Amino acid sequence: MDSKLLSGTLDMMILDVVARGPTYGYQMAQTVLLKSDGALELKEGSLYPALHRLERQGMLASHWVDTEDGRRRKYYKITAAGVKALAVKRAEWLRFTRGVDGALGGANEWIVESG
Amino acid sequence: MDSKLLSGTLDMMILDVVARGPTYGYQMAQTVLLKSDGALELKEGSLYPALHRLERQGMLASHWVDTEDGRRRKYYKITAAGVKALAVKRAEWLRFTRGVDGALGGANEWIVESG
DNA sequence: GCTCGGGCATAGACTGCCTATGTATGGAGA
DNA sequence: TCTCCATACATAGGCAGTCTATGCCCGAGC
Repeated sequence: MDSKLLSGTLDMMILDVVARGPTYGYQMAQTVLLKSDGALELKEGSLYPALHRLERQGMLASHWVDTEDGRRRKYYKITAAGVKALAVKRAEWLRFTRGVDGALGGANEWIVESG
Repeated sequence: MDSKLLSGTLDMMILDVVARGPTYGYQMAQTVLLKSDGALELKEGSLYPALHRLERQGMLASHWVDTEDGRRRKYYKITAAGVKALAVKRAEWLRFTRGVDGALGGANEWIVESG
């Protein structure tokens, strides 16, 4: 997959996943991989910097959790600002994909006769 | 609009527009702007380097045309390699958008979960 | 002892879009 | 005449973001 496609949607997807309930980095990647049917693989080198960035921007909040088996996880939850930003990003994404589909003509081109 | 969204789709859109008939840079931008309903604005600083890149890669071929009103245009037409690459890029785009929509869950998901 | 899966993190490379600026023509308006 | 704007192409430098590669720690299995 062209990795450049991910650019600009990563933050939105992270926010969206976290918006459904607190989770941690590794699990987010697994969730997205599963739900995208294997199409989207969030690499660590992209995911963790993005999480730090979103937290720095006040979109996410985190806290460490020590598990029983000696591991530690950094759980994230979305903030009010994050919810707001997510809505904006989803709207942008919708507008963008519609724009691309419109520019490409796409399979719907023959529906144009509306008058 | 988040400019990063455009990343990775620019080449595809250029190839697609040119695939419908020879055209030139400025007109491509106008076409895409119109067909995307104002959502996608191909800036000169992105468009022209992309055209040069695609030509260098053998996806497009160009020739200069002098117009009657003293202006000159560089018309592009798509090559066989360009057609092939376009098909690949469109498939990637489709897979990617489906992946994102899947990862986002879609509009129905939280209705189900709340029940 | 070594490898593997889970879990987080960073540095540096690489890529690519955008802003700003430049060239040039020709028509509209002050 | 002079300026502004639209048409038309082009490039340099800035900036942002993803990936590769690597590192750390823990526990389980061979």
